[in-house]
Amino acid sequence: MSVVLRPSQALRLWQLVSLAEVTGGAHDLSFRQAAILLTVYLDPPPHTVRGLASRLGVTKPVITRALDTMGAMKLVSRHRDENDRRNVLVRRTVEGALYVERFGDVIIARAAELPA
Amino acid sequence: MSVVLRPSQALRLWQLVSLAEVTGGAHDLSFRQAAILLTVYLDPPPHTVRGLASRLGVTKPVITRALDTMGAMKLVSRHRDENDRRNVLVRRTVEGALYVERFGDVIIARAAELPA
DNA sequence: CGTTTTTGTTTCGGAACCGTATCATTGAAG
DNA sequence: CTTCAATGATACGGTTCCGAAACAAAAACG
Repeated sequence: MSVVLRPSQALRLWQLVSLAEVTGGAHDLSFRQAAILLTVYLDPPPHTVRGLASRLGVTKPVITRALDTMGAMKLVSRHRDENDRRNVLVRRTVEGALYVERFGDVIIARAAELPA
Repeated sequence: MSVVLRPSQALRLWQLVSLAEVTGGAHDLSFRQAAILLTVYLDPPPHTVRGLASRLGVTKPVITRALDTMGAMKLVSRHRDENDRRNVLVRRTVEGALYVERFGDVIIARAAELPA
């Protein structure tokens, strides 16, 4: 039990971070896209389409399309698995790492400003 | 400075909450929609299209469309302002209040589980 | 009155995304 | 070699959303 939040703090934190992302002109990610992006960046590789679909409880086309979009945003990249060429491995990018890092900073900053 | 988070905790929290929303079959809101919804529920009324557009730094049609969608989801409702009939007042709904309350519980639960 | 300003909605072409179903490629099994 | 299974992408019809522009309704102003 390391991080303790009250209801008003939890919701206010989410509001302030969301507002910061919107007004900051960042990518307008959905919950699904955010879940995919952060899973790729926080969980140990390898990440496959099937694995991500299973982790999120959605169908494979959902992942394929999200990777299309976030690939165009340069947030992730796709590569064939040379050991089993049926697999596609989802990997991090420099731009994606910068985006995630900056996003973490936004969360921390807004959390620090929350009223007690 | 009431809530202190380290970078890995901040990002992990966002991942776990996003995953919980996706796997839980909840609405797949975008940052914009979340910012609108939480602003309506956390900031004092009245909320107008113009005010929300200004708060988020987006154009009015963006708000109109988001209200269309979230209205269909029963998360918010629209009413004419009888004092100034040019205004549309965005109000909370029972379903929306339940959704927001449950969402806050998800954040708190995931925050409590974060490794120190 | 008529004109101007304010507010919110609608329209336009184009892009993203949905769920379901199907397809292409690859690997495994007989 | 020939099925069969697994993986990911694609096709389909439909919805949502985009920014920019035009629009309708209501209020304010003269």
